[in-house]
Amino acid sequence: MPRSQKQYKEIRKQKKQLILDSALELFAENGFHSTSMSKVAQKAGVSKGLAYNYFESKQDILDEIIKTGFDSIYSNFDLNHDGILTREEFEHFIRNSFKAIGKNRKFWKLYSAIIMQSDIAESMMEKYGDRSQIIMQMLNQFIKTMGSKDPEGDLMVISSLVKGSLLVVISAPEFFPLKQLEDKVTEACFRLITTK
Amino acid sequence: MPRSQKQYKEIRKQKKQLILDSALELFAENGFHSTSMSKVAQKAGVSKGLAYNYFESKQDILDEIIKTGFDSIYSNFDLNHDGILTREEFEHFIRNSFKAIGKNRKFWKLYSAIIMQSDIAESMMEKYGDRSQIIMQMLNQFIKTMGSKDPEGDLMVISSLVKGSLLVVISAPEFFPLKQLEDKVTEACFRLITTK
Amino acid sequence: MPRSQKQYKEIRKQKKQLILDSALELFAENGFHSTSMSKVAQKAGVSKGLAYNYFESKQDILDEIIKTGFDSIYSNFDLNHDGILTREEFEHFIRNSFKAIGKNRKFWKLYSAIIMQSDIAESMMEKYGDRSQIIMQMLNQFIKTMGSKDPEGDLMVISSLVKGSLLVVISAPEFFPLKQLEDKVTEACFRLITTK
Amino acid sequence: MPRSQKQYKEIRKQKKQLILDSALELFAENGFHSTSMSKVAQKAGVSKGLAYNYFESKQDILDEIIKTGFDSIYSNFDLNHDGILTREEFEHFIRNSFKAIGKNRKFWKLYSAIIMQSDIAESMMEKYGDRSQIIMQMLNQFIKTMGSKDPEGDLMVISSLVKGSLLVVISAPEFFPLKQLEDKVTEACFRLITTK
DNA sequence: AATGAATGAGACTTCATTCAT
DNA sequence: TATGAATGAAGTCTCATTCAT
Repeated sequence: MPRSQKQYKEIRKQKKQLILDSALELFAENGFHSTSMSKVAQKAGVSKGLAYNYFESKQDILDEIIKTGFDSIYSNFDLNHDGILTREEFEHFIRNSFKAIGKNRKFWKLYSAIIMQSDIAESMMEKYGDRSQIIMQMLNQFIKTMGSKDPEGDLMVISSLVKGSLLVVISAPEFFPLKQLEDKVTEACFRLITTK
Repeated sequence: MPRSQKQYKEIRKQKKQLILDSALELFAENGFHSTSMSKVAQKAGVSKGLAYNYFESKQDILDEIIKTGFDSIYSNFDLNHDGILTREEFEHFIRNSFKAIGKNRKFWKLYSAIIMQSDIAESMMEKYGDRSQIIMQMLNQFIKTMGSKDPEGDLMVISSLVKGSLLVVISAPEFFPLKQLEDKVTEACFRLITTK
Repeated sequence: MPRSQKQYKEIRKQKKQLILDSALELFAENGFHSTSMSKVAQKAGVSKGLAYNYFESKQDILDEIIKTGFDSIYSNFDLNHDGILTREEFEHFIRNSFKAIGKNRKFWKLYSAIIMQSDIAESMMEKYGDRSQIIMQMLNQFIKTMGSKDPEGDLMVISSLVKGSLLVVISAPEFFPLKQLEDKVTEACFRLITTK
Repeated sequence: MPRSQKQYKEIRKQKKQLILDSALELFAENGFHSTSMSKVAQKAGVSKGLAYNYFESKQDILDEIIKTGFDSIYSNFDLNHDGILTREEFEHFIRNSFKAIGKNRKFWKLYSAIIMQSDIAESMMEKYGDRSQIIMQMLNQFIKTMGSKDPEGDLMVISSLVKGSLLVVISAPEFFPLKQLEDKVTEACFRLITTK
């Protein structure tokens, strides 16, 4: 008597997640290229063969990790999905980005390593470039609303600040405490946008 | 007629630099792991064997590239080496960092990819961590001088902003024009430090 | 109400044939080595496990396919099984060989691919060699009866012609129409045997 | 002091041939798919890595073997390359085909196994199909010249006979002696073409 | 009888590194 | 100093086969 369809599905789901988690940990720790499938499988406690039963390739694992992360970044953006960013939504986005890192630093470490690697970055741009641009436009609109005299310039500064701060939080948490930086950056953003 | 000792040395130096340049280009273009020694040697127009005559290993080439870059970053810092940062030196440091990227974007692309990878970052911290900390202390001192009420916090914000802006300039120069961002960031730094 | 012994047997037989048919199709299409058991099972609409319930191994499936085909070749030979070949039986054999190909070209494609591979051919020789030799002797006898002055030589030519024609019909049916070649080859056989 | 350009070329040429020979032997003996690169390298007495220094892939080795063989087949065809086949050229072609087999039976065994395997055959058709068709046209023309009343039909029979006889010589040389069959087939061809 | 998750050996391939010349 | 043939370990991936359910 074979297992039921449902049982199989549940098994698959759990094992797949197990492999994803192991891969994330190792990729973040040692880098994508320096992590072999053997190690991933070993950490997950499964055979190499099984890993390939769940994923088409090593790259496929990475893609899935990245996709999940990417989706989660922007789920906190433009919360009511009306295409317009309010002051609250903007602040919420910044603060939530910091919180997201607090929750899953491993992932964000991997993520930032990945987007820096040119051999991998290109394919990501193709996939997620559009979404990214829409967000920049919304931010631009928002900054104008806030009364900026140089929206484009301010947008560049703000996004640099946010990216930079997330980066340092990720890579050197001992020197850049999460909560403190969150407050300072949020405040700085508003200070920079607002016309004197 | 054999060449003089000096000539030989000069030739060696040039060949070595040739290999370093080729490696940098390829590493930046395709990533460290995706670049084979064969390609490096080929691009440099030398044999694989000769490349190993100049460098102990592939990793050794990378180390040398990184070391050179690291040194150049801080050569623009605290120009008169008195351990105290003046307003002019601070601004000079920021502006020069942008200019450095303009001059050799290939290197900085590689550099930022490298420091994100934890396996490499650690060994770098060991080597360069001290210097890095001294600089942070100097910046801290400087910010205090400028009248900041929360020097530590402001330092975090400033360094986030600078790192972030350099990063976006490196990875997306088409969206973040170098000169414009340089001006905006310099100005923003002073605005953020200065008490309202 | 449980099914009867007989019904079970019937179901088993059908499932087995289903797997054989799927395997034949895939083996012929993509080659034995390039066809995985997964694909065979999938095409048959059964699980891999079940396929192994019916066959000991992948090789076992191939063996069974080949055996079936081999048996069918010679069922059209020496129809009344008296060990002597008449003119009619001879012609019938040739014509039927062509017709067999028309009926199941997939199989014959696979079959000819298989017998060309020496690793497989050997084990087949062991199994079927005897039968094959008997047939050659009967043909030899027949050719003598027809008045050939060089029975051995003529036998070689005839069997080369028949094998070759079947082969081209199998592998390039668009250039070698079945029916036309059947007529020409039958006629040629008799012309070659008959003394001028 | 490195070896001279010439010396390297010579080494490469010899080693490459060594690998080709080993591969041919094993492919012919055990089939392409059943022969691993490890075995090929081992038989050639080199490392696996070196084999890949000389050939891009296992398939590449096969391609090279096949190409060589294919070229040699038709070098005996239409000797003066005027596009027209004389009686002597025709006979020469048939006789030489037999002789070619005598000289390198291993290759021809592999060759006939290969062209039967559908997964490999297709790519060959693409490469060599054109040449093959030109030859058939020349043969057709030749048969007409010889006074055949059904050139197309006779062409089919002749080419079946030749292919078939080569095949049996290759696969069962103990039953089909080369020289004897060569004579018989040559004679039969002319007998079949010539109108009674 | 039936399922498909799981294994593990082994395939192809790459590449940093060595070394005879 | 300079070459590139040669190695071998390690990596990605496939698949026949087993087995708990």
